[in-house]
Amino acid sequence: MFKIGEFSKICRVPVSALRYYADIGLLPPSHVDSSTGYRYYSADQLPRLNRILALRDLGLSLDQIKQALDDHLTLDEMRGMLRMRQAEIARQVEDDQARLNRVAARLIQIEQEGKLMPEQEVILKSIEPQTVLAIREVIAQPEYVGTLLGESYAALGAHGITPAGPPLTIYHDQEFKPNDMDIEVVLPVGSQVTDAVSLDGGRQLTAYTLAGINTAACILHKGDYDRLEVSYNAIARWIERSGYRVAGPPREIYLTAPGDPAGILTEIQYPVIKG
Amino acid sequence: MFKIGEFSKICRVPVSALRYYADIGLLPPSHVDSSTGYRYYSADQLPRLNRILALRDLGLSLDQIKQALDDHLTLDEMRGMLRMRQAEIARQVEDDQARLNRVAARLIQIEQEGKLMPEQEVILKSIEPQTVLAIREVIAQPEYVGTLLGESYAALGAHGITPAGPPLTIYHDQEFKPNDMDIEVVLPVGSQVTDAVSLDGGRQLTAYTLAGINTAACILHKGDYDRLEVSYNAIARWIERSGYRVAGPPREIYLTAPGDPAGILTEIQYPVIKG
DNA sequence: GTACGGTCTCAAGCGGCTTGAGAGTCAAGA
DNA sequence: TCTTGACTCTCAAGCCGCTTGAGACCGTAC
Repeated sequence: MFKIGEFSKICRVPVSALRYYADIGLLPPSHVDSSTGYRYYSADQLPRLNRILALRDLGLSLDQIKQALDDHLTLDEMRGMLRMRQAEIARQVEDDQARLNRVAARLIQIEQEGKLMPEQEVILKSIEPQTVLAIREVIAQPEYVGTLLGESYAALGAHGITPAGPPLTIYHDQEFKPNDMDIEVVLPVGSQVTDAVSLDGGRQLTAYTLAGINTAACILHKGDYDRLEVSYNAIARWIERSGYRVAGPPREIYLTAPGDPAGILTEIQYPVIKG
Repeated sequence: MFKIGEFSKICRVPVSALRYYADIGLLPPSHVDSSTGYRYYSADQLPRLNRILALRDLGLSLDQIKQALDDHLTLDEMRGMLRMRQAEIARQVEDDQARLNRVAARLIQIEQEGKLMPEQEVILKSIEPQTVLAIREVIAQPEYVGTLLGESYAALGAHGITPAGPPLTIYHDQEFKPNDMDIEVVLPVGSQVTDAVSLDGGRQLTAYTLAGINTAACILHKGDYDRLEVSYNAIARWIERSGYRVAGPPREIYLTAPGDPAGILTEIQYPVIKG
């Protein structure tokens, strides 16, 4: 039996962490002196601790680790868990590499400070009502919008319906939140379409008439989505200066087909009223 | 002027985050109604906010961002900051990739569960006192040990001193801590060496006689350092079973030259006494 | 006995928000 | 003018995986 300090040295884990693991029941000492409260650890606990450290190193939460160890999960479950983590880490590596690129881009941008992109013009339009197939969902990750759009298009094709215009999304949230965004994916179709179209998992595209917008402040965004803020800024500046104010959820219209080499065109539409 | 909810939608930042940024003075609203406490934001604040988001995305802390923006740092400083982050992120990508490999290794290990490495034997030895050149430091990162060892060897070479044995480290901490480890890097030399040897930065290798160890429990570790726990476990089990107890800081002796293809050999020595 | 160092418990702190309770404010419709 | 209902406010606590610190007790060597 080792006192906590010795055990700390042996297993290369800080005393504070060992106490914490004891507190949360992840690694209770093999013996606790009931009069002094001293924790005593046995070498037999090292295998468990090493498994804890290994799993922690892989990025699992202590809760997950506790469950994994206490439920004696099967090799298969363990494999599944690790493979999931593998995928997550791989994704993070990608993210980080993208971040690296953004840092590099930012560096270049700093070099040529001042040379801003020419700002697009904001124009006022009236948007007509239109017959659409649409699905509204609360999604966990913003990127899922793309998937949803793809699914919807596929379903349209499978039913032999041709879109009557470029797809759009409506952002229904009262405020922005990165998780659980309340969005609607909308595909304009001919007015003869009246039946819902099913997607996977019991979801479906409903057919209805999307209301028009009396006055919409619109801007055309040229280029990648990750520069979309620039156009949102421009439109916000315009709204503020013009004496209008926002009167409903904004829409994004995706004007170019995916993969179009000529560059991406997106229109942002904000319902506004004088006020 | 926009109310916080509108502004949130425009800039795609949660209301709660905007309030937080206001609280910490990172992005005070352009106007706060003194009777109601309502925050009002102007489109003119978007550039600042975007800069905040960009820097946050790069992984800077809000504190750093605040300083960066309020001190109007020069392009050069900005460049320096970004390049540092670039290096950090690159390092993290490497870490994550190493982690991926470890997950993979763990998966393989699970496949052949049960086939443990043969455990090395623990033996008792008496270690003689020896003349050494050594430096004791509190280091921030464990990896720095390697650097320190390299530096020390180079200094030895520059003074024409030949080592009298393999180098070792002594872990002086009473308990393990990942940062600020108190370690001593030790190079055995001939007894004629009595003068200190200077390193960079005013540090020096001091010459002295390293005390021997009456009884040391020793184990030979074959293989990578990241499997060192296995041997530490073995030695702990041995100590516990044998009725000895730890009587001083452990040493690691690096028996193979760096880059030796035959595999790494490391000896762990724990001073012990009956008790 | 008396240092001195190890251990204990309990509470707070870190970062970057999020969540919730409870109360006040605003704008549109009746 | 009043009532909704949506929006906003403040303040406190929670998240994770520990770390740090205060103040008190414990154990061993001289």
